[in-house]
Amino acid sequence: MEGSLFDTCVASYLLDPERRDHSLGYLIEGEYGFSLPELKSQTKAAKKEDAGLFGEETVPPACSRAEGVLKVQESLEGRLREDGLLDLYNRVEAPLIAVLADMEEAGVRIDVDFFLRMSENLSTALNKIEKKIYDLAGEQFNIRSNKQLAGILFDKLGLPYGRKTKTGYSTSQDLLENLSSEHELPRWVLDYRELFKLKSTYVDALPHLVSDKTGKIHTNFNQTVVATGRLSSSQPNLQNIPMRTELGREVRKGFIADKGYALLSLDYSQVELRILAHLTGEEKLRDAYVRGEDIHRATAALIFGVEPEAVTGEMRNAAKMVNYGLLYGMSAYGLSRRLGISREEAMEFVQGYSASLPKVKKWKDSNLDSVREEGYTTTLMGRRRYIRDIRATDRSRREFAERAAINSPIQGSAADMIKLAMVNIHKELAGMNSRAKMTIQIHDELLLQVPEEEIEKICSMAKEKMVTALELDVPIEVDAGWGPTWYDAHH
DNA sequence: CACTAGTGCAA
DNA sequence: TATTGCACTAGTG
Repeated sequence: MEGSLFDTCVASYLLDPERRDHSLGYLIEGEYGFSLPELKSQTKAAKKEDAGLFGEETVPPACSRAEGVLKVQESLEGRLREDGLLDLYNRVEAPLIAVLADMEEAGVRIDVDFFLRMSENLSTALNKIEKKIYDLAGEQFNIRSNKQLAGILFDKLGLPYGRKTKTGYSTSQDLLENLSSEHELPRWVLDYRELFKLKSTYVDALPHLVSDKTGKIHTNFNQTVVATGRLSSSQPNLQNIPMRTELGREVRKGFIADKGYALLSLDYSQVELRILAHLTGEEKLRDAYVRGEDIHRATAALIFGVEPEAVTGEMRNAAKMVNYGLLYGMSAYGLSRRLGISREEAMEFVQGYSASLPKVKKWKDSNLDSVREEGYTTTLMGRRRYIRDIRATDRSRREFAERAAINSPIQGSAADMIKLAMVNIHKELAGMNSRAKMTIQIHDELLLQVPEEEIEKICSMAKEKMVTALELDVPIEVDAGWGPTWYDAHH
């Protein structure tokens, strides 16, 4: 049932890029008269009832959808061919539909008791922090309300306020960090927020999403949402499970393998930077990767004009920011903010970078020219993203469009690569008659549940498929790890 | 209940 | 004034 719907959605997504952000909603709206919010609430309700995409009452017959697909097939195929998207559709997007369906159906097991224990621990800790905050504030208030919090911090305690938002003073993390040198309270609020976030979004929410039928969590992998070609995940979003802080990372201990199985994680190493090296044809970047060098160290050596051995931690960090900033089309001003340096210094870094890696700047310029000319960006497999605002007269709109135009071919090519790898791995697993299953994709990582005795075999097979999905001028590397939980699968 | 704003999690 | 998402809570009408 979902297959035919998704078939049409994928086609409409490839063919109608102006509407791709809403292609599912557009389709449903057009064909069945649902508004977007209605669609959202219906899919949510249906998910809760475990009754399919829509509630029973509102399900349009599967055959009418199939008929609809058939009616538009010919004209859509013609347009795919015209735009050179047939290969992408036939080799990647169409076969991926079944792969995603299998992943959603396979689901992932969570340790409900683990989350219940963690929830209690968080409650205890939150209560203590709450008391401390009320004590410091001299009154009780809702710590989660930015309005009330701003009242305490800026009106009552008289702390220096930063930027204002549409509705009042900002209480953002960034700002509270700076304020923590002035007063004890901001630090406690930050701690409170971290714990509350973990508890409400992950620890308490996930156990409620376990299916009665399978005892597992079944996310939705949305194929027609992200403008660059990535997947998104919803209900729940399994692509934003905490990783950075130690406490947050604990959540991953709650994602477990079935008995007799292990979770195998495979992730592309710096795939977007490698794609940048490939797209730009910059030999210095390519050679660094060919030689297996530390790319940030190598970049630092070039920017600062020193030997790689002489690069300090600080220099490497600055180079890392420049490298990643590049992927997002960051300005010298943005870089200066991130590194806490002056704009002049940041400008020097950028100039140093352009001087030693001239082809990166050349690529950016020619890419922007082509977007202005054609109106869209292109990935390695020809996937398009239309960028209307590239000619906007409003400067901030235009600059936003320019950043998207720089980022899209890179992010989108990485999406092409992992999607193709997923299709190939899925095919191979079927051929091997393996019990291993792909369960989650997180943009540059694949999580598989694998029978313990097959781990090494599956690991090397999947790694090979990921590394060879697209042939680039730059070597592609994949890191792998496995264990009884998602936490353990990362080394 | 529908909706927006602010915030924060991931790659 | 760094890209792409999803979701939680508060607050408005």
